[in-house]
Amino acid sequence: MGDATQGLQERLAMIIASTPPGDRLPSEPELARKLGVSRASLREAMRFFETQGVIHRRPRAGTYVMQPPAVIETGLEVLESIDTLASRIGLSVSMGDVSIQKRVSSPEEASALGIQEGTKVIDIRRSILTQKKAVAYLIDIVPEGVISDEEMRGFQGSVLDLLLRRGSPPLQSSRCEINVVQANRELAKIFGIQRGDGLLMFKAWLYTVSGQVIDYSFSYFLPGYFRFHVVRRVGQVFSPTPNLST
Amino acid sequence: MGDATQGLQERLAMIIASTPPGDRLPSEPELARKLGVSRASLREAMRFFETQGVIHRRPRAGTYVMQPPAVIETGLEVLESIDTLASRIGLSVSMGDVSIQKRVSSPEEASALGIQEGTKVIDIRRSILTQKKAVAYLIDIVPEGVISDEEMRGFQGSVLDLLLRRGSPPLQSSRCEINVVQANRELAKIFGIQRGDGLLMFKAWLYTVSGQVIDYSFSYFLPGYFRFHVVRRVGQVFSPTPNLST
DNA sequence: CGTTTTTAATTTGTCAGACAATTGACGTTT
DNA sequence: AAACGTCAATTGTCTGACAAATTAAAAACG
Repeated sequence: MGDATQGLQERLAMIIASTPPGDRLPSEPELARKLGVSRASLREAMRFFETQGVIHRRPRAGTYVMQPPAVIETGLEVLESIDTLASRIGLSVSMGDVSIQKRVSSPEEASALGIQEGTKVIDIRRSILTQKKAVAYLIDIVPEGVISDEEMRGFQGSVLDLLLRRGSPPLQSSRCEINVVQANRELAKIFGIQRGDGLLMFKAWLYTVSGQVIDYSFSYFLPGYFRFHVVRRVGQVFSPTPNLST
Repeated sequence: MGDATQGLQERLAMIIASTPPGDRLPSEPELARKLGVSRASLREAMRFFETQGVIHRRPRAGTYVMQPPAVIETGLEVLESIDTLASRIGLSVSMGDVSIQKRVSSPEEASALGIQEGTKVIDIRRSILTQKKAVAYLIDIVPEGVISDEEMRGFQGSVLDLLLRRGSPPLQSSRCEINVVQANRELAKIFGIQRGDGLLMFKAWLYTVSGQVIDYSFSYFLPGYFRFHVVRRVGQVFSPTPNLST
């Protein structure tokens, strides 16, 4: 994307975020004037958010901010922290040792986060315990600067919850890849299992509304303790229902 | 989206699909001329595909078609058969041995399908091969009568595709549970792996629009060959400005 | 002839201005 | 009060243009 595009998307994201869901955005000429760009460039940026389902454009009527889903579904469709999930499915959990360190990013991490290789990142690792037994192990990689030193010191729960509570930058969605990995020595020790035993792994990219990855995470789950499910619709995805609040 | 936009995106998608990955697309003026639209409209459509990660635009160098991942990748939001998925991404898979038998249902199956215990069910098992190596093993349990003997004889692909093609009863959605299991002797033999090795497992209930479970299935996947992902939406209203009206 | 430098064409990013078609609010009429 | 016509507003689309950097061709040089 272009140089100015990044900034434009970010500023447009803020305007969208500060518009109550269901409300109409200012007209395109007005927005373009306010953002200091041409209407063509603005429309391209808006197409980005339209593709993501954040806004809905109705010809000759205006552009509306989409209403986020009203009901909280159980399952993977809605992003929630493991802590929230665990307590909801009746697991009384506690947090094991937390490891927080600032270090330079690996090439893979830099690529995932869309940052320069070698830029510093914050590496947060923690385990989730139930009855003194680890059932989940979570690794969060966030670019330096996203979380301040003060926030890091007072860190108690999940990175996601911290970002949600803080409210900025506004979060959009998480792309979560599902996989199975064999426990290496480190993971086997953490979970108290044999090396090579299967673990459920989620690799996730957390996106802000401006399309930037703000958190790159690995979550390992001991089989049997969590039950993730997803509702898969039959048919095509295209043409999402407007779902506008009047 | 506009009237012509849908058609434009479709035609542009065909051009992108027919361009070898890694190759450069024709320049924007040329594409616009070929598609009979203005450059501005073309660029909006291209932004759509850029958002989806299908193409990559490099300023002053050209627009390139992204290399699709080598592994089978699909979002879980939409239900489709492994066969359809494979053909859609151009992967050559074949079907291994198919086992179809009619037998009485187990208590668990009867409960899942909402039928009387002991009612007969059809048990369909098959493996998916790529280069003579099993990468998936699928078990479908459907109530007797859902699939006729004739349909069973001519069975070639997936149960889901059969039901979709038939059109009746109309299908609604599938609830899919994600888990990790250790390969037992049977699965280890099928996949050519060690007993105890981890396998990704989907346990799914396929619902008709009338809410009845028409298919209860177990799908086992060899790690590394499939990449399932799901987009998780942030479940929190992101409106920093409280909506004081209403 | 091979290598390096210069030049020109190419390509995306962006802008300004314009027109069409339809909507939705407003005023008017019945 | 309800139905109707009017008109400003809004998105969709088009044309034409320029800037900046890349890329390939051409030219210069040894």
